[in-house]
Amino acid sequence: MTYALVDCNSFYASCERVFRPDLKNKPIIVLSNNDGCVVALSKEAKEIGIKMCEPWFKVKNHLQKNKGVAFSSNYELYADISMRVMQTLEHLAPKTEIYSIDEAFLDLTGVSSYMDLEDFGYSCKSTVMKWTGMPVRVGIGPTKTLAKAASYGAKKYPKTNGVVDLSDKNRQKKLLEIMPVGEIWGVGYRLNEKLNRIGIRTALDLINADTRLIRTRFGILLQRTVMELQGIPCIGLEEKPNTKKQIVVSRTFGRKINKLVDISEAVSDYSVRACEKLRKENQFCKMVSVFMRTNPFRKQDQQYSNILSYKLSIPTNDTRDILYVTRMITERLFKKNINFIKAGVMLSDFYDKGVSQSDMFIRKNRNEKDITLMKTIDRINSTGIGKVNFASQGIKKDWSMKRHMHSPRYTTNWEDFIVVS
DNA sequence: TCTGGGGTCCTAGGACCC
DNA sequence: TCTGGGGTCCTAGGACCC
Repeated sequence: MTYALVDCNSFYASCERVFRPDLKNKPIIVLSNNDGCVVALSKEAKEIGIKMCEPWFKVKNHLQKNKGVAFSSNYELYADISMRVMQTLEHLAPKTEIYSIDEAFLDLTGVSSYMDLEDFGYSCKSTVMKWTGMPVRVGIGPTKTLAKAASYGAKKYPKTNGVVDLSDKNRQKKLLEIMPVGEIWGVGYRLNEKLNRIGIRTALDLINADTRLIRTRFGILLQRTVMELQGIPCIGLEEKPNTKKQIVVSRTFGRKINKLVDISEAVSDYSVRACEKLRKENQFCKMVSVFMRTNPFRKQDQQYSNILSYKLSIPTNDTRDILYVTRMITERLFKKNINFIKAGVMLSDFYDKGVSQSDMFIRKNRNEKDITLMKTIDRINSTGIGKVNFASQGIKKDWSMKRHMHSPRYTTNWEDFIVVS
């Protein structure tokens, strides 16, 4: 097998740069919802010492002093550019797996018989740049985990020019020898600490460790990772995205709130979004959960965090059914004199098709007309001609998040298109 | 004063059954 | 009253990913 991992460089920051050539070579950061903390940084921003996940208020001055620019996250723009990048990759390789918003695996098995793999990497890189304006790097290897490792090498060592091919055993060894074990795909913060404690510091140390010890002490997942690093493929390409098993919509509020009306509005708003996602998946759900919590950073506040679920007796994806349940749960979860900062709605236990049968909390049976109604609402809301809302979502929404530095939706909104004159 | 959001999988333990 | 093995299902918690 041969896999390639194509990874966009500082994806969100690069998206902001696609339509702003004036920002070339400037430090750019992108902030999380509510302009809370840094979720993406350009190379230049890293160079002036800004770190991932740092709160905005701590880096603001430093960034401005260095003539950097900050953006609120603009998910519409990122999703659209991601789609363009993925479509380009689908042109270049017969089989691709969209792994995340900024990464894709390509199946390159057989390619090496007529083309040098490194050359493939470079041509892939330049085509994506030409067609979409997005800088990418390419890692190639006999397993997905090794392709990931190759991509790490391409990022870490500029002289590779953004392309690393790890088909060769000796090259694998050379990289894994100097690659910290925590950088391996599948080894996170906790595992890294545990492995370090027993003397495993590099990827090569991990490969050479006792297999039985890995299996018994760390489980089957790490064992699989070890085999992948040894060049034995254990994880295949998944071309079709598998159907979701749960849908979560949650947000931190723009300010702390303590009134039931406000939190109920927010939860209703999230419920509506969750149902849209559910219908897009063509699924029906039985399990509905709501959670809410206080701000753990406010030590002076009384803390509270709770989740409550309700199981419907029949699957539904009708927004009105879900709203009925989430509103009921919200009332039960809510507590007076508590400052809430975040709430969320979770849908799970999915079924392909709903059946028409009554539930204790749903007074009306759903039929074809109801399905058409939901479809119509979804269509109206997706065309941009206007929005149909449910009353419980509220109108003012002054609890909603802050996004003060939002860039235009260059590619998805008529009013934000760039005009060339 | 300010600290993200959305997912998946595995494992251990409890309840329950024969 | 105490004792045994084997199995399933569910849930909570922990780990990982981006």
